[in-house]
Amino acid sequence: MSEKITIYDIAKKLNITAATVSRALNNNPRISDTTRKLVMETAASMGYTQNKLALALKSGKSNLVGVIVPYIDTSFFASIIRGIEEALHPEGYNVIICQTHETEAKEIETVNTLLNAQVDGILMSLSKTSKETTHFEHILNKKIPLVFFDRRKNIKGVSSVTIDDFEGGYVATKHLIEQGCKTIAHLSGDWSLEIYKNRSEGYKQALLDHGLKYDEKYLLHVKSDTEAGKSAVDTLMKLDKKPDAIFSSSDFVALGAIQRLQELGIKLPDDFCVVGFSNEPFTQLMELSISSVDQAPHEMGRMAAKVFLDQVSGVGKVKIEQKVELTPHLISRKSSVKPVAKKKAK
Amino acid sequence: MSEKITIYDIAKKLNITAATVSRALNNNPRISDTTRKLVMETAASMGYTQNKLALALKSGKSNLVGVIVPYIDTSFFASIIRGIEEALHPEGYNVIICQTHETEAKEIETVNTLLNAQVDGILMSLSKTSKETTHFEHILNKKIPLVFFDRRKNIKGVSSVTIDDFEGGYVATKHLIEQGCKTIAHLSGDWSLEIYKNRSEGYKQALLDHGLKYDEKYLLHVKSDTEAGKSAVDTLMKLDKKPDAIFSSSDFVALGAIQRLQELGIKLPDDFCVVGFSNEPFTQLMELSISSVDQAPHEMGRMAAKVFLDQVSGVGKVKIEQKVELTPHLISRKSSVKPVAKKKAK
DNA sequence: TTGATTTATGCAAACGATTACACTAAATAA
DNA sequence: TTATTTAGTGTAATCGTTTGCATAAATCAA
Repeated sequence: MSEKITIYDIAKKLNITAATVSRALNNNPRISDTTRKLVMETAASMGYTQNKLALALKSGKSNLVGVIVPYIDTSFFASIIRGIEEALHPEGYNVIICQTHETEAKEIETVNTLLNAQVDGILMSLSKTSKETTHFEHILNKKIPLVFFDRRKNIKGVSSVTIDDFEGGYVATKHLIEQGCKTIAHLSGDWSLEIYKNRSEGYKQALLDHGLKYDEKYLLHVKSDTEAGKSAVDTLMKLDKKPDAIFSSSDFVALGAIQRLQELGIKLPDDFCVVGFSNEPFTQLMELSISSVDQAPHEMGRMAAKVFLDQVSGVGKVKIEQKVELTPHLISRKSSVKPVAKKKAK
Repeated sequence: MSEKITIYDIAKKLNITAATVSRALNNNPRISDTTRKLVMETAASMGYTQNKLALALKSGKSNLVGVIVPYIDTSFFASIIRGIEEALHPEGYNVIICQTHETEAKEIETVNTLLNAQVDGILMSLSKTSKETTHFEHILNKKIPLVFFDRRKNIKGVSSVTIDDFEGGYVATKHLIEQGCKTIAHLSGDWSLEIYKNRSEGYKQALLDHGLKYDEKYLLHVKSDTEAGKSAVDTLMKLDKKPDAIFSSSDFVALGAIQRLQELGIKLPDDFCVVGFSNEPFTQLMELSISSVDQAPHEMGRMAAKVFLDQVSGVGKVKIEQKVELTPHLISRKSSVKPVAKKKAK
């Protein structure tokens, strides 16, 4: 019945031109009230919908924004995407989602696909293996705003929204110190990603600021899963002086560590404290709820969207290079709050 | 430097027409090898990228697919979206994500936005409050494939991919019976969503098939969060004959129930068994891991994408109305496997 | 040499909307 | 009455590609 009604169909029915229809629909003042009303009504009755593609082609603005993440179904990135979508939708943008599967090849391919699709901007989080930068130059050459979130690369003219990972590592470690822990181990990730390196530096600084020694024996680089957490505990427990706390850059690693510690009969939080990172949904659901550093992903997504919007609405097209850094918050839970220290907590 | 190179720019540089350039790039046989090579090379060197928008306008095919979910950041829907993206991306489609926030108003608005964007198809899961159907007719009027996943409405000509919720409820309940449970309560959701109703019917049938009584006293309709699970347990424990098992249509409710049961000093799984639904990530991470019915969301997403692809590539445009029903699988874990019955499990 | 066929390319319309410019008729000013 | 403004609408170009048709040059057959 309706199937693809255009302004020409409306024009033909009313014996006027498409131009008039267009102007009537767009509230152009040079149209008589009677014609406007007539057009509006027949448009509605015929089931007309504007073809945004034609508009996009004409105006050079597609109202599409590309979002690139490693995987969409990890809680952290899913929350970010939700934040982005919720900030962009009211402004009339649609969000195209792409996954890199943590590979550079897919990242490059995906960027090109989005450029072909004429997106008005690209918001992305780097994949772990990303080394190349020419695909970013492609984006910049086309004068399309590029915004990094969480995992960024330092490129001139590119904005980014991250959390202060140094601060996150610092407060987590400081919290453990305040609980009375003396030998705090740290489970980090691959330092080729800035985020892990920064968290580690926050850890180190917190130790030094509070008169504790920084010893690389207690720093392990591990993968981000529970198995890695378990074997990390095994490694740590072979040391001459065993640690009495762990700050992990990943909640999954923290969970694995806790499970192994409990298997070994170690009492948490009395004899050992653990703090994770990311505030994954499961951390608060465990019987022994896990302390973690919240990254406010929803807020990060909204912020990334806002930075993009600032960029495109920039009066006089001043390309502002914004580097936004959100403040992470420690959520202390059972895994790290000792009974005796409870009054000091929070 | 490069900024929006079109085939005209290439044509001008080579003193040929845009038509020739277009044909050369598309491997049209009526172009000499020398010209083709020349065009290819200059296109590459000038950094040309095809404008899919222009192509979409001309061809009437945008290669965009809209995906509508209540929230993108729930594990279930995020996994489905991942599946959809992974199946559609290789076929040259981009995926636009929209959220309804479980409201009908946003659902309608979103459908219209996607129709404006000229998507080639819409894959969606209904929002809980959805009653209207005119927006679905809009979609069908434009001859655009519509595929429901998980939460569907029975509309003629519309395909759907769901799991067999009846079967899911049946196997979960049957499993509890096999564990020796005699009085099995059931925590369901709002029956205006087919999925909850079907799970409940599977529950009922399993009871009857195994000679147990179906008693509505043991059926509670609750919201999908841990609090609801806790108060449901409180309600159940006031009954004359207390239940010795719960089949919950939601993992969160199951978790809340377990927490309250443990607070009451009831031993799981020895004295009480619980099975949830959805196989949320946290269920396997708990100390007392929770049995749950897996819905294979990733597979569901891939399947929904496949049904869409079948629809558009349908030879002779036979509009096949596919109703795909995936089989759910019970994952039995600690919360429902009694020591004595362990040999029977699996 | 001439006509028929093939090969490579150009021309122009089309997709649907917007918009600068032109035009007509009516209203107003002189 | 005549000139000038104004309101309302039409004409046509534009965005970047694709593609049916026309055309020119080159090849081939006789």
